[in-house]
Amino acid sequence: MARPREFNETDAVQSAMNCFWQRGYEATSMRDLAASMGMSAPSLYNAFGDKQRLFARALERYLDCNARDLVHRLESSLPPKGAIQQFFAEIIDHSINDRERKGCFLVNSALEVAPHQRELGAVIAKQFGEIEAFFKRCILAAQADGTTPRGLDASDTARLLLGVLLGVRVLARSAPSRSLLEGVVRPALALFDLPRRKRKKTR
Amino acid sequence: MARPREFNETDAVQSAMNCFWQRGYEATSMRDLAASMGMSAPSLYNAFGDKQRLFARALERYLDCNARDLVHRLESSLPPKGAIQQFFAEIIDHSINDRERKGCFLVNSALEVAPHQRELGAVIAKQFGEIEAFFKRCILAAQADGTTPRGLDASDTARLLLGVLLGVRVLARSAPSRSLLEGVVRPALALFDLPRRKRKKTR
DNA sequence: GACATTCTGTAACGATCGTTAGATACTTTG
DNA sequence: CAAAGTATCTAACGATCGTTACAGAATGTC
Repeated sequence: MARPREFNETDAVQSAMNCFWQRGYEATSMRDLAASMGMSAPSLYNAFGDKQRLFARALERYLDCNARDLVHRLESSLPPKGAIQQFFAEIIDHSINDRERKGCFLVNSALEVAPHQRELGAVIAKQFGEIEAFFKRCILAAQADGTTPRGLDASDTARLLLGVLLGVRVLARSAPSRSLLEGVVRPALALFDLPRRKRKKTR
Repeated sequence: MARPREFNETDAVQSAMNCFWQRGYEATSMRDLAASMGMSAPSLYNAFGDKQRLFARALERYLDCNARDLVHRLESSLPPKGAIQQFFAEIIDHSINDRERKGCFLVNSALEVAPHQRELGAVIAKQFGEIEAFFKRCILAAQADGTTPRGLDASDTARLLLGVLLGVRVLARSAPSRSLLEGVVRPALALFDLPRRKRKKTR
Protein backbone atom coordinates (compact mmCIF):
# COMPACT_ATOMS: atom_id res chain seq x y z
CA MET A 1 0.00 0.00 0.00
CA ALA A 2 3.02 2.25 0.25
CA ARG A 3 6.73 2.33 -0.28
CA PRO A 4 8.42 -0.29 1.92
CA ARG A 5 11.15 0.57 4.38
CA GLU A 6 14.69 0.03 3.30
CA PHE A 7 16.02 -0.53 6.81
CA ASN A 8 15.55 -3.21 9.41
CA GLU A 9 13.93 -1.70 12.47
CA THR A 10 15.55 -4.08 14.93
CA ASP A 11 19.02 -3.46 13.54
CA ALA A 12 18.43 0.26 13.53
CA VAL A 13 17.40 0.32 17.19
CA GLN A 14 20.40 -1.84 17.97
CA SER A 15 22.70 0.70 16.34
CA ALA A 16 21.03 3.54 18.18
CA MET A 17 21.46 1.62 21.41
CA ASN A 18 25.18 1.28 20.80
CA CYS A 19 25.52 5.00 20.11
CA PHE A 20 23.65 6.06 23.24
CA TRP A 21 25.40 3.39 25.29
CA GLN A 22 28.83 4.57 24.26
CA ARG A 23 28.41 8.32 24.41
CA GLY A 24 25.32 8.95 26.55
CA TYR A 25 22.19 10.89 25.70
CA GLU A 26 23.48 14.45 25.49
CA ALA A 27 26.73 13.69 23.72
CA THR A 28 25.05 11.66 20.96
CA SER A 29 23.75 13.75 18.08
CA MET A 30 20.98 12.85 15.70
CA ARG A 31 23.59 12.91 12.95
CA ASP A 32 25.68 10.35 14.81
CA LEU A 33 22.59 8.22 15.13
CA ALA A 34 21.46 8.58 11.53
CA ALA A 35 24.91 7.67 10.25
CA SER A 36 25.24 4.68 12.55
CA MET A 37 21.74 3.48 11.75
CA GLY A 38 22.36 3.81 8.03
CA MET A 39 19.47 6.12 7.35
CA SER A 40 18.81 9.78 6.73
CA ALA A 41 17.48 12.16 9.32
CA PRO A 42 13.95 12.42 7.86
CA SER A 43 13.60 8.64 7.77
CA LEU A 44 14.80 8.51 11.33
CA TYR A 45 12.24 11.03 12.48
CA ASN A 46 9.53 9.41 10.43
CA ALA A 47 10.18 6.02 11.94
CA PHE A 48 11.05 6.81 15.54
CA GLY A 49 9.86 10.32 16.40
CA ASP A 50 12.26 12.58 18.20
CA LYS A 51 15.47 11.97 20.11
CA GLN A 52 13.83 11.19 23.41
CA ARG A 53 11.53 8.57 21.89
CA LEU A 54 14.44 6.95 20.10
CA PHE A 55 16.41 6.87 23.32
CA ALA A 56 13.49 5.18 25.05
CA ARG A 57 13.43 2.54 22.32
CA ALA A 58 17.16 2.00 22.64
CA LEU A 59 16.91 1.63 26.40
CA GLU A 60 14.02 -0.82 26.08
CA ARG A 61 16.07 -2.90 23.71
CA TYR A 62 19.00 -2.91 26.11
CA LEU A 63 16.82 -4.06 28.97
CA ASP A 64 15.33 -6.86 26.89
CA CYS A 65 18.55 -8.12 25.37
CA ASN A 66 20.95 -7.57 28.23
CA ALA A 67 19.38 -7.19 31.64
CA ARG A 68 16.31 -9.42 31.43
CA ASP A 69 18.02 -11.93 29.23
CA LEU A 70 20.88 -12.39 31.68
CA VAL A 71 18.53 -12.83 34.62
CA HIS A 72 16.44 -15.36 32.76
CA ARG A 73 19.40 -17.32 31.50
CA LEU A 74 21.00 -17.65 34.91
CA GLU A 75 17.79 -18.37 36.74
CA SER A 76 16.78 -21.12 34.36
CA SER A 77 20.14 -22.85 34.14
CA LEU A 78 21.72 -22.67 37.58
CA PRO A 79 20.80 -23.38 41.18
CA PRO A 80 19.79 -20.20 43.00
CA LYS A 81 23.00 -19.57 44.89
CA GLY A 82 25.04 -20.37 41.80
CA ALA A 83 22.94 -17.95 39.79
CA ILE A 84 23.86 -15.09 42.10
CA GLN A 85 27.53 -16.02 42.07
CA GLN A 86 27.58 -16.37 38.31
CA PHE A 87 25.71 -13.10 37.92
CA PHE A 88 28.47 -11.17 39.63
CA ALA A 89 31.21 -13.15 37.95
CA GLU A 90 29.84 -12.18 34.56
CA ILE A 91 29.35 -8.54 35.53
CA ILE A 92 32.96 -8.34 36.66
CA ASP A 93 34.22 -10.11 33.55
CA HIS A 94 32.29 -7.75 31.33
CA SER A 95 33.56 -4.75 33.25
CA ILE A 96 37.18 -5.84 32.97
CA ASN A 97 36.94 -6.64 29.28
CA ASP A 98 34.99 -3.50 28.45
CA ARG A 99 37.77 -1.66 26.67
CA GLU A 100 35.59 1.28 25.71
CA ARG A 101 34.36 1.55 29.30
CA LYS A 102 30.79 1.73 28.11
CA GLY A 103 29.67 0.32 31.42
CA CYS A 104 26.01 -0.56 31.87
CA PHE A 105 23.56 1.38 29.74
CA LEU A 106 20.94 1.08 32.47
CA VAL A 107 23.21 2.54 35.14
CA ASN A 108 24.52 5.23 32.82
CA SER A 109 20.94 6.22 32.07
CA ALA A 110 19.97 6.15 35.74
CA LEU A 111 22.42 8.96 36.31
CA GLU A 112 22.16 10.96 33.12
CA VAL A 113 18.48 10.90 32.22
CA ALA A 114 16.46 9.51 35.15
CA PRO A 115 16.40 12.74 37.16
CA HIS A 116 15.47 14.92 34.20
CA GLN A 117 13.03 12.67 32.37
CA ARG A 118 10.69 11.23 34.91
CA GLU A 119 9.06 8.76 32.54
CA LEU A 120 12.40 7.16 31.81
CA GLY A 121 13.25 7.41 35.47
CA ALA A 122 10.25 5.23 36.21
CA VAL A 123 11.33 2.69 33.60
CA ILE A 124 14.78 2.58 35.12
CA ALA A 125 13.51 2.29 38.69
CA LYS A 126 11.25 -0.54 37.59
CA GLN A 127 14.19 -2.40 36.08
CA PHE A 128 16.12 -2.01 39.32
CA GLY A 129 13.10 -3.50 41.03
CA GLU A 130 13.20 -6.47 38.67
CA ILE A 131 16.84 -7.11 39.45
CA GLU A 132 16.14 -6.81 43.16
CA ALA A 133 13.29 -9.29 42.76
CA PHE A 134 15.60 -11.70 40.94
CA PHE A 135 18.05 -11.57 43.84
CA LYS A 136 15.27 -12.07 46.35
CA ARG A 137 13.89 -15.11 44.51
CA CYS A 138 17.36 -16.62 44.40
CA ILE A 139 17.94 -16.00 48.10
CA LEU A 140 14.63 -17.49 49.14
CA ALA A 141 15.19 -20.51 46.92
CA ALA A 142 18.72 -20.96 48.23
CA GLN A 143 17.45 -20.82 51.77
CA ALA A 144 14.79 -23.37 50.91
CA ASP A 145 17.28 -25.81 49.41
CA GLY A 146 19.64 -25.37 52.34
CA THR A 147 22.60 -23.86 50.49
CA THR A 148 22.30 -20.52 52.27
CA PRO A 149 21.75 -19.53 55.91
CA ARG A 150 18.12 -18.99 56.83
CA GLY A 151 19.01 -16.13 59.15
CA LEU A 152 19.43 -13.69 56.31
CA ASP A 153 16.67 -11.22 55.64
CA ALA A 154 15.94 -11.95 52.00
CA SER A 155 14.51 -8.53 51.17
CA ASP A 156 17.35 -6.52 52.65
CA THR A 157 20.00 -8.87 51.31
CA ALA A 158 18.52 -8.58 47.83
CA ARG A 159 18.72 -4.83 48.15
CA LEU A 160 22.31 -5.08 49.30
CA LEU A 161 23.17 -7.10 46.22
CA LEU A 162 21.45 -4.54 44.02
CA GLY A 163 23.50 -1.80 45.66
CA VAL A 164 26.71 -3.77 45.25
CA LEU A 165 25.91 -4.39 41.60
CA LEU A 166 25.40 -0.70 40.92
CA GLY A 167 28.52 0.17 42.87
CA VAL A 168 30.57 -2.22 40.77
CA ARG A 169 29.19 -0.63 37.63
CA VAL A 170 30.16 2.84 38.81
CA LEU A 171 33.65 1.81 39.86
CA ALA A 172 34.24 0.04 36.59
CA ARG A 173 33.88 3.29 34.67
CA SER A 174 36.79 4.95 36.38
CA ALA A 175 38.86 2.17 37.94
CA PRO A 176 38.12 -1.15 36.25
CA SER A 177 40.49 -3.30 38.30
CA ARG A 178 39.50 -6.91 38.87
CA SER A 179 40.90 -7.07 42.37
CA LEU A 180 38.94 -3.98 43.40
CA LEU A 181 35.66 -5.21 41.92
CA GLU A 182 36.09 -8.68 43.37
CA GLY A 183 36.90 -7.11 46.71
CA VAL A 184 33.62 -5.24 46.62
CA VAL A 185 31.63 -8.35 45.80
CA ARG A 186 33.38 -10.92 47.99
CA PRO A 187 32.04 -9.85 51.40
CA ALA A 188 28.52 -9.67 49.99
CA LEU A 189 28.67 -13.16 48.56
CA ALA A 190 30.26 -14.40 51.78
CA LEU A 191 26.94 -13.77 53.47
CA PHE A 192 25.65 -16.83 51.64
CA ASP A 193 28.28 -19.18 53.01
CA LEU A 194 26.95 -21.74 55.40
CA PRO A 195 28.51 -21.55 58.88
CA ARG A 196 31.08 -24.23 59.61
CA ARG A 197 29.91 -26.74 62.17
CA LYS A 198 31.79 -28.21 65.12
CA ARG A 199 34.34 -25.45 65.20
CA LYS A 200 34.46 -22.73 67.75
CA LYS A 201 36.18 -20.29 65.47
CA THR A 202 36.57 -20.31 61.73
CA ARG A 203 39.47 -17.85 61.50
CA MET B 1 49.67 46.57 38.59
CA ALA B 2 46.50 45.97 36.64
CA ARG B 3 42.75 46.14 36.81
CA PRO B 4 41.42 44.07 39.69
CA ARG B 5 38.84 41.33 39.24
CA GLU B 6 35.27 42.18 39.93
CA PHE B 7 34.30 38.66 40.92
CA ASN B 8 35.20 36.39 43.79
CA GLU B 9 36.97 33.35 42.42
CA THR B 10 35.77 31.01 45.15
CA ASP B 11 32.15 32.05 44.71
CA ALA B 12 32.47 31.75 40.95
CA VAL B 13 33.79 28.21 41.15
CA GLN B 14 31.06 27.38 43.64
CA SER B 15 28.44 28.59 41.16
CA ALA B 16 30.03 26.61 38.37
CA MET B 17 30.03 23.55 40.61
CA ASN B 18 26.31 23.90 41.22
CA CYS B 19 25.63 24.19 37.49
CA PHE B 20 27.68 21.12 36.56
CA TRP B 21 26.33 19.23 39.55
CA GLN B 22 22.75 19.86 38.59
CA ARG B 23 22.88 19.36 34.85
CA GLY B 24 26.06 17.43 34.14
CA TYR B 25 28.96 18.32 31.87
CA GLU B 26 27.39 18.07 28.44
CA ALA B 27 24.06 19.65 29.32
CA THR B 28 25.66 22.70 30.91
CA SER B 29 26.53 25.46 28.45
CA MET B 30 29.16 28.13 28.89
CA ARG B 31 26.31 30.65 28.79
CA ASP B 32 24.59 28.90 31.69
CA LEU B 33 27.86 29.02 33.57
CA ALA B 34 28.65 32.65 32.78
CA ALA B 35 25.17 33.75 33.86
CA SER B 36 25.30 31.74 37.06
CA MET B 37 28.79 32.93 37.88
CA GLY B 38 27.82 36.53 37.25
CA MET B 39 30.46 37.19 34.64
CA SER B 40 30.76 37.49 30.89
CA ALA B 41 32.13 34.78 28.66
CA PRO B 42 35.49 36.46 27.96
CA SER B 43 36.13 36.98 31.68
CA LEU B 44 35.24 33.37 32.26
CA TYR B 45 37.68 32.16 29.64
CA ASN B 46 40.33 34.58 30.82
CA ALA B 47 40.07 33.37 34.40
CA PHE B 48 39.46 29.65 34.01
CA GLY B 49 40.46 28.53 30.54
CA ASP B 50 38.04 26.34 28.64
CA LYS B 51 35.06 24.27 29.71
CA GLN B 52 37.06 21.21 30.66
CA ARG B 53 39.39 23.15 32.93
CA LEU B 54 36.48 24.88 34.60
CA PHE B 55 34.82 21.53 35.16
CA ALA B 56 37.99 20.22 36.75
CA ARG B 57 38.03 23.21 39.09
CA ALA B 58 34.39 22.65 39.97
CA LEU B 59 34.99 18.98 40.68
CA GLU B 60 38.03 19.77 42.84
CA ARG B 61 35.94 22.18 44.85
CA TYR B 62 33.24 19.57 45.34
CA LEU B 63 35.75 17.04 46.56
CA ASP B 64 37.27 19.49 49.01
CA CYS B 65 34.03 20.88 50.41
CA ASN B 66 31.85 17.81 50.32
CA ALA B 67 33.68 14.50 50.15
CA ARG B 68 36.87 15.19 52.06
CA ASP B 69 35.19 17.51 54.48
CA LEU B 70 32.59 14.91 55.42
CA VAL B 71 35.21 12.22 55.94
CA HIS B 72 37.33 14.49 58.09
CA ARG B 73 34.43 15.72 60.18
CA LEU B 74 33.15 12.24 60.98
CA GLU B 75 36.55 10.74 61.59
CA SER B 76 37.55 13.49 64.02
CA SER B 77 34.31 13.62 65.98
CA LEU B 78 33.05 10.06 66.26
CA PRO B 79 34.34 6.64 67.24
CA PRO B 80 35.24 4.59 64.16
CA LYS B 81 32.17 2.39 64.01
CA GLY B 82 29.95 5.38 64.68
CA ALA B 83 31.68 7.28 61.90
CA ILE B 84 30.72 4.62 59.37
CA GLN B 85 27.15 4.45 60.61
CA GLN B 86 26.80 8.22 60.60
CA PHE B 87 28.38 8.40 57.15
CA PHE B 88 25.63 6.29 55.64
CA ALA B 89 22.93 7.96 57.70
CA GLU B 90 23.93 11.31 56.26
CA ILE B 91 24.20 10.02 52.72
CA ILE B 92 20.69 8.59 52.95
CA ASP B 93 19.32 11.77 54.50
CA HIS B 94 20.86 13.86 51.78
CA SER B 95 19.52 11.54 49.11
CA ILE B 96 15.99 11.66 50.46
CA ASN B 97 15.98 15.42 50.89
CA ASP B 98 17.61 16.08 47.51
CA ARG B 99 14.55 17.43 45.77
CA GLU B 100 16.41 18.26 42.58
CA ARG B 101 17.92 14.78 42.54
CA LYS B 102 21.35 16.20 41.95
CA GLY B 103 22.86 13.13 43.56
CA CYS B 104 26.59 13.07 44.16
CA PHE B 105 28.69 15.17 41.81
CA LEU B 106 31.55 12.70 42.14
CA VAL B 107 29.42 9.73 41.15
CA ASN B 108 27.71 11.65 38.37
CA SER B 109 31.12 12.56 37.02
CA ALA B 110 32.40 9.01 37.35
CA LEU B 111 29.80 7.96 34.83
CA GLU B 112 29.64 10.94 32.50
CA VAL B 113 33.21 12.13 32.17
CA ALA B 114 35.58 9.53 33.65
CA PRO B 115 35.57 7.20 30.64
CA HIS B 116 36.07 10.00 28.10
CA GLN B 117 38.52 12.23 29.95
CA ARG B 118 41.16 10.05 31.42
CA GLU B 119 42.77 12.78 33.52
CA LEU B 120 39.51 13.41 35.31
CA GLY B 121 38.96 9.68 35.49
CA ALA B 122 42.17 9.41 37.48
CA VAL B 123 41.08 12.17 39.84
CA ILE B 124 37.78 10.40 40.38
CA ALA B 125 39.38 7.01 40.91
CA LYS B 126 41.75 8.56 43.42
CA GLN B 127 38.85 10.02 45.36
CA PHE B 128 37.19 6.61 45.45
CA GLY B 129 40.44 5.31 46.84
CA GLU B 130 40.36 7.95 49.57
CA ILE B 131 36.85 6.95 50.58
CA GLU B 132 37.85 3.31 50.58
CA ALA B 133 40.84 4.17 52.77
CA PHE B 134 38.57 6.06 55.18
CA PHE B 135 36.38 2.99 55.54
CA LYS B 136 39.38 0.77 56.05
CA ARG B 137 40.84 3.01 58.77
CA CYS B 138 37.50 3.00 60.55
CA ILE B 139 37.19 -0.77 60.34
CA LEU B 140 40.69 -1.39 61.64
CA ALA B 141 40.16 1.10 64.47
CA ALA B 142 36.81 -0.42 65.34
CA GLN B 143 38.37 -3.85 65.45
CA ALA B 144 41.14 -2.51 67.65
CA ASP B 145 38.71 -0.97 70.14
CA GLY B 146 36.59 -4.09 70.21
CA THR B 147 33.40 -2.66 68.76
CA THR B 148 33.58 -4.76 65.62
CA PRO B 149 34.35 -8.42 64.95
CA ARG B 150 37.99 -9.14 64.18
CA GLY B 151 37.09 -11.79 61.66
CA LEU B 152 36.24 -9.25 58.98
CA ASP B 153 38.74 -8.64 56.23
CA ALA B 154 39.20 -4.90 56.55
CA SER B 155 40.28 -4.34 52.94
CA ASP B 156 37.44 -6.22 51.34
CA THR B 157 34.88 -4.86 53.76
CA ALA B 158 36.01 -1.32 53.01
CA ARG B 159 35.54 -2.05 49.33
CA LEU B 160 32.11 -3.44 49.99
CA LEU B 161 31.15 -0.24 51.77
CA LEU B 162 32.47 1.79 48.88
CA GLY B 163 30.37 -0.27 46.50
CA VAL B 164 27.29 0.10 48.69
CA LEU B 165 27.82 3.83 48.88
CA LEU B 166 27.98 4.16 45.11
CA GLY B 167 24.99 1.89 44.71
CA VAL B 168 22.95 4.06 47.05
CA ARG B 169 23.94 7.11 45.06
CA VAL B 170 22.79 5.51 41.81
CA LEU B 171 19.50 4.31 43.23
CA ALA B 172 18.78 7.70 44.73
CA ARG B 173 18.72 9.28 41.29
CA SER B 174 15.84 7.16 40.05
CA ALA B 175 14.14 5.77 43.15
CA PRO B 176 15.01 7.83 46.23
CA SER B 177 12.97 5.86 48.76
CA ARG B 178 14.28 5.74 52.30
CA SER B 179 13.21 2.16 52.90
CA LEU B 180 15.02 1.00 49.77
CA LEU B 181 18.23 2.85 50.57
CA GLU B 182 18.20 1.74 54.19
CA GLY B 183 17.56 -1.80 53.05
CA VAL B 184 20.66 -1.65 50.88
CA VAL B 185 22.81 -0.36 53.71
CA ARG B 186 21.45 -2.40 56.62
CA PRO B 187 23.01 -5.79 55.78
CA ALA B 188 26.37 -4.13 55.16
CA LEU B 189 26.38 -2.37 58.50
CA ALA B 190 25.15 -5.54 60.19
CA LEU B 191 28.56 -7.02 59.43
CA PHE B 192 29.91 -4.77 62.18
CA ASP B 193 27.59 -6.12 64.87
CA LEU B 194 29.32 -8.13 67.55
CA PRO B 195 28.07 -11.70 67.80
CA ARG B 196 25.82 -12.41 70.76
CA ARG B 197 27.45 -14.64 73.34
CA LYS B 198 25.98 -17.57 75.25
CA ARG B 199 23.20 -18.09 72.75
CA LYS B 200 23.06 -20.87 70.27
CA LYS B 201 20.96 -18.94 67.80
CA THR B 202 20.38 -15.25 67.49
CA ARG B 203 17.32 -15.51 65.25
C1' DG C 1 -1.96 3.75 -15.91
C1' DA C 2 -3.88 6.98 -12.24
C1' DC C 3 -4.16 7.54 -7.54
C1' DA C 4 -3.18 7.39 -2.59
C1' DT C 5 0.23 6.41 0.65
C1' DT C 6 4.54 5.85 2.64
C1' DC C 7 9.52 6.15 2.52
C1' DT C 8 13.84 8.49 1.06
C1' DG C 9 17.12 12.24 -0.17
C1' DT C 10 18.76 17.07 -0.47
C1' DA C 11 18.84 21.01 1.67
C1' DA C 12 17.99 23.98 4.90
C1' DC C 13 15.60 26.15 9.10
C1' DG C 14 16.48 28.91 13.49
C1' DA C 15 18.79 28.09 17.73
C1' DT C 16 22.52 27.26 20.34
C1' DC C 17 27.15 25.50 20.93
C1' DG C 18 32.30 26.63 22.59
C1' DT C 19 35.23 30.15 21.78
C1' DT C 20 37.52 34.54 20.55
C1' DA C 21 38.62 39.60 18.22
C1' DG C 22 38.95 43.92 19.42
C1' DA C 23 37.87 48.01 21.85
C1' DT C 24 37.39 49.94 26.41
C1' DA C 25 37.77 50.44 31.57
C1' DC C 26 40.41 50.24 35.53
C1' DT C 27 44.58 49.89 38.53
C1' DT C 28 49.50 49.93 39.66
C1' DT C 29 54.22 51.44 38.60
C1' DG C 30 57.40 54.91 37.08
C1' DC D 1 50.56 62.21 33.78
C1' DA D 2 52.27 58.31 30.92
C1' DA D 3 53.03 53.51 30.36
C1' DA D 4 52.04 48.86 31.14
C1' DG D 5 49.11 45.25 32.21
C1' DT D 6 44.97 42.93 33.24
C1' DA D 7 39.75 42.71 33.36
C1' DT D 8 35.57 43.56 31.13
C1' DC D 9 32.32 44.49 27.43
C1' DT D 10 29.85 44.04 22.88
C1' DA D 11 29.67 41.44 19.21
C1' DA D 12 30.47 37.96 16.54
C1' DC D 13 32.98 33.72 14.59
C1' DG D 14 32.29 29.02 12.40
C1' DA D 15 30.39 24.73 13.79
C1' DT D 16 26.93 21.92 15.17
C1' DC D 17 22.53 21.17 17.38
C1' DG D 18 17.45 19.01 16.85
C1' DT D 19 14.20 19.23 13.54
C1' DT D 20 11.59 19.81 9.19
C1' DA D 21 9.88 21.51 3.99
C1' DC D 22 9.71 19.74 0.00
C1' DA D 23 10.34 17.07 -4.02
C1' DG D 24 11.06 12.54 -5.82
C1' DA D 25 10.93 7.33 -5.56
C1' DA D 26 8.66 3.03 -4.61
C1' DT D 27 4.68 0.29 -3.42
C1' DG D 28 -0.49 -1.01 -3.06
C1' DT D 29 -5.44 -0.58 -4.98
C1' DC D 30 -8.54 0.44 -8.61
